[in-house]
Amino acid sequence: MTTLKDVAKIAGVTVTTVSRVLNNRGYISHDTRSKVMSAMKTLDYQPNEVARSLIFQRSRIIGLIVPSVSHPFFGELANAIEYEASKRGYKILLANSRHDADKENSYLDMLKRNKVDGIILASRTVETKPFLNVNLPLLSFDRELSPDIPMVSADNTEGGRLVARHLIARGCKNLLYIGGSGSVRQYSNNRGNGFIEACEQARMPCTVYETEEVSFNSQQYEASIGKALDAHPKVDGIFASSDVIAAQVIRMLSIRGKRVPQDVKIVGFDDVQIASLLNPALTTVRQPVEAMAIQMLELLERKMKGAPAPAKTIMPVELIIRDST
Amino acid sequence: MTTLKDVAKIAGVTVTTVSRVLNNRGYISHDTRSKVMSAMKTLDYQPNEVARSLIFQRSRIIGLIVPSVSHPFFGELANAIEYEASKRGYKILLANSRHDADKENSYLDMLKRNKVDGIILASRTVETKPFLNVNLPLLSFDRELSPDIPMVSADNTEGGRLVARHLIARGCKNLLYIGGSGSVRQYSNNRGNGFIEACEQARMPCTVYETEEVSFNSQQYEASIGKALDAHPKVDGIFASSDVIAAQVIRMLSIRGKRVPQDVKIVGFDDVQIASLLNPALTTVRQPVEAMAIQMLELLERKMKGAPAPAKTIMPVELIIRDST
DNA sequence: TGTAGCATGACAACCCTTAAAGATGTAGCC
DNA sequence: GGCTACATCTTTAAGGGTTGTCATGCTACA
Repeated sequence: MTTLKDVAKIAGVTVTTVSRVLNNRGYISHDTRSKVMSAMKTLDYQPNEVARSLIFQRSRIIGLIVPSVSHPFFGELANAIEYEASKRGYKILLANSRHDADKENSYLDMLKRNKVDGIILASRTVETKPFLNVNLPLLSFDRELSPDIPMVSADNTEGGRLVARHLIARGCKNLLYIGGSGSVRQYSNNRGNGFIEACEQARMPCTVYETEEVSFNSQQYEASIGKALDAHPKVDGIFASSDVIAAQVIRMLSIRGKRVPQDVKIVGFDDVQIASLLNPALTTVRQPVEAMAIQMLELLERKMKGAPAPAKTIMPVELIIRDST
Repeated sequence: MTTLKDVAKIAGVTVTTVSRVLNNRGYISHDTRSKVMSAMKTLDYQPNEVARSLIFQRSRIIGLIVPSVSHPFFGELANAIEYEASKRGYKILLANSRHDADKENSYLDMLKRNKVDGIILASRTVETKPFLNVNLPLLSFDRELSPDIPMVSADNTEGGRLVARHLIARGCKNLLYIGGSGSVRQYSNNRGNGFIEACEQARMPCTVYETEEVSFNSQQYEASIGKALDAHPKVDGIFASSDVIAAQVIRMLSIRGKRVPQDVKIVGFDDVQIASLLNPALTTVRQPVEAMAIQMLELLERKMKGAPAPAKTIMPVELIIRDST
């Protein structure tokens, strides 16, 4: 490994001088600068970021905890966050919590030990307690953890309302909401709340079916959806709380001989890539992934500077109408 | 931030002793050990991994370069790699190259500067040259870069053969292969080669349609697929080189009034989550993502130890038959 | 009494880089 | 000639932790 010392030896100066050339500090003669530059080039010198992290007490690394990047939504979110982070000069240390509170906690410790500059928590299992002694800039996605941890989320409530109004406008009379994980307290539950609220406002009957969506792609889950459909055969409009669930609903409907959108209309949530690939293409609520990523990094950076950040940032959603309604 | 010094002060010993307790070195009395332990607990001390990385010249961080974790296959692959890495005590620094050679090169530099212990390159743009002076343990997925860079890949050739035989066995007479990115030299091109080879062996006519799949989810790409379908209206069996492409093909067929699998049978590749969610559920070739992740980490770890590793590891694939054929 | 083994401390060097303070040299000015 | 001012580079300490050497004190055993 080439170090400053090697460069200094080749250039015939001390390491300090080389460091000053690198960081443009103090007086450096034109002659010395070019000598150092050429020495760095011949040795293909790369500064050791580990040593710099130790000195500056900051690593320019952000820890990202998600349930799993294999889930389409979190894959897209992680991608957007990494993209925005790299624009701002940060790197991403990735942690997939896999819905496991223990794993999540040990990841938090790991990130602490590795002196990340901040953490984005887009996971859903940890209780609030452990955060009380994580004295690191922290930002959460979709969950209110504590007043001093800024939360960024899409406007799930409004999304739910948009869906209800849209299905009603399309002539649906028997609505069903299929939710993903009712027990966990998180902001995305509001998509169901908004839906129900708008239904009530329109005096439209609406059934709620909440499931325990522990693993995202299980046979069990499809069976559970099937049960919900069989229990409510007259349903003609369905709001699934994610596009993945919507895909499963479409399949289950198809197996039961129901046509989408003629017999049953269906709306998803997230607008991940598969939404437009489904057959029929899925009407869904788009979460502004890129904008949320920008906002998250902006707020986390503020926190890292010690500046105040709003406790709650709700980003606008958009109804994307395709062929399933 | 609490350091060893603070712990030593509380425990009434020197930093040397604390370090010894931490690393189980030399003689430590039961008494001292428990004193140090409790001091660490009260201060919630976490060793500074940055400082340790500097000393040991290893960070236990692995750099992972993928085109994008938002692509279903690479999301699942990244998830499996991170899972296997964390089991072995490694962390993952994530880089999405976005099919951009410049970005990929700058990520490589970044990973070098940050002293990662090794790099897994699952991206597809860089030429071989830059690797010649990356003297870091390197492992590539799906691409042969140089003899001393181990490659891990699924058996794409065999996958292609399996698909051809399956479609023929299902009675297809007019086969079409829709490929993703013919121009880039990578191992996954073999899925097309295997397909064509098996078709020729069975004396079955087979059309090849290679496209430039630059961005994965574009309207353009769908239009391009549509053109291919219109140019070959008699096609009754299609092999799409990925599940995402297959999803688009299914949609394009549906728009043209063709039924799957009655009129046209279709097979994908990868077996990502969406394959089973599509309507109809997609017959596809499963890449053994978990097994490949394990293999990649195993080989990378060997490389990191300086041990030899096979240049080429081809993992078995499996045809998953669902409703699209 | 000598020596071996155990338990700890003190000190320094090291990993690589940075930065404040110090040393040296040169030019300009009164 | 003596002084300031500035340019240029070096010395030294620091960041947090590990490790080797040496010194010290204690107990146990032959």
